[in-house]
Amino acid sequence: MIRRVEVAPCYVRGVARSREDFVQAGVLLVQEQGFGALTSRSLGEAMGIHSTAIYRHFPQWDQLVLAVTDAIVGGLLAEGSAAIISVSDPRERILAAMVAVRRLTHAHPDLVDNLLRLAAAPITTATPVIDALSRTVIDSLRELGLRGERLAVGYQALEGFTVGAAALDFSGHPHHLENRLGRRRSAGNAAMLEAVQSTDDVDRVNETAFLFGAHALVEAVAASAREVCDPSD
Amino acid sequence: MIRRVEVAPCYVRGVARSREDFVQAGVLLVQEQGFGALTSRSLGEAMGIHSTAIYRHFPQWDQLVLAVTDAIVGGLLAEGSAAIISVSDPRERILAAMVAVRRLTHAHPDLVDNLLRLAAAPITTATPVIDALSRTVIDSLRELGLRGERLAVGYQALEGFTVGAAALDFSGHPHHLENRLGRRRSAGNAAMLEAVQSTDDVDRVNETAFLFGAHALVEAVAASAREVCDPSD
DNA sequence: ACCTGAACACCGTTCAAGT
DNA sequence: ACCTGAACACCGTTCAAGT
Repeated sequence: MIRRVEVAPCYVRGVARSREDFVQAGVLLVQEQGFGALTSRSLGEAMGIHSTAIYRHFPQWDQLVLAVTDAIVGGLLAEGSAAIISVSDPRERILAAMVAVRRLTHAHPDLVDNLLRLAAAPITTATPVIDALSRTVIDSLRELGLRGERLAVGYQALEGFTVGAAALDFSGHPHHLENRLGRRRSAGNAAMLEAVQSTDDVDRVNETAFLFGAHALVEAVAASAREVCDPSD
Repeated sequence: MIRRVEVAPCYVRGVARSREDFVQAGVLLVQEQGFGALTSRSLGEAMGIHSTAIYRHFPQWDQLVLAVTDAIVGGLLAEGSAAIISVSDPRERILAAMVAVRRLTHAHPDLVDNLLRLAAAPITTATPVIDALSRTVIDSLRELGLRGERLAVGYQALEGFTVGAAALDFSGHPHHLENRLGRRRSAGNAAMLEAVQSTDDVDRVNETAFLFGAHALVEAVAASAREVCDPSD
């Protein structure tokens, strides 16, 4: 019996695209026209191929969007990440990481929806940059003496505030500031309106509130490492 | 010259629908089949009318979705809101409001996206229940002695954490817990895995972290009312 | 293996036409 | 004034067919 050698058929017309090619083209498209323009048809056109060819590399469109999101996050954090790691004081290092995330949403407000999704995406979706950042924070918390349950709780509280508040601040872009100002006015809180009278005020208060909350939470988390367990528990 | 009296033409076939009718039908649809089923076609079918009739009452579909969201939020907060207001201690009252929001996202995880949108929606979209809740928190902060800038900053920090963390915790439902567990594992943080080994652990840590963060922020905000301005500023 | 092209089942939205 | 029904311009997705 003669063994037939199976030769894999080869596509000859042009070089085959990799996952990376699609992600790279997606990043370019988003940077030029925003996330709203990232559709299967427009990406195909931008790459000079048919839109349905994408499904050979990404079985679901959502996975491509998340990969593009992570790539953009990576690009924007790349410059700052070395600076974050080099901070010697663990508390300041954590704060630097938190501020970096907010700077991210400030630069790319339409990234907000995907950022929330990314935090709970299946592991099939690679997010190496975000994973590295969270590991930096976790290591810093260990440096502060946090272990086990308190480490997990402390990290979760910080992530919830950082990603959540950053997302909320820029949700509704580009009308988020004026709409929020309108809400503050219609709610009729005279006490609030003293400090918030323009969209610039809204923007400033948002940023101050983020820094205030970040400091408060880092201090509280650090303090939890020094707490002794209540024997009555 | 004879003045012709203009009589408004009257639609005779059946009673005209109001905005409320559409919202009410939308709430029912969401409660039975989830937010994913809330489309113009399905709502029209559920009401026994053509889908395009909706645009006579809501010029944009998004407005109907936000109105439905507020109605659902209202229904779920209705029971608890009286209890929140009746809390005598202002800090406990604020905490009760924060916990109420989290209970909301816990009961309706697919409401998360719209909740973020609602916070920055134009005032044309009515959100009376949410406005009332935020007013309760603001009044409580005033009771704690906060005024002007500090009031605005304190409120914003609390809202950012509450809505943001609640949204992040349930983003990706219904696979959010398993996916998050997978991420914790793949990130390879051995220190974290001591405390987080099952989806039940993830759920428990999320809730503990929310309560921890809420307490820490309320304390910090309350403390900011007693701080004296640094003369070196 | 990789890509094309037609086709499918949706979606929000518009608009002339009915009552 | 309110609703219908056809139509439009999209969207993600499938699948047989090409090379």
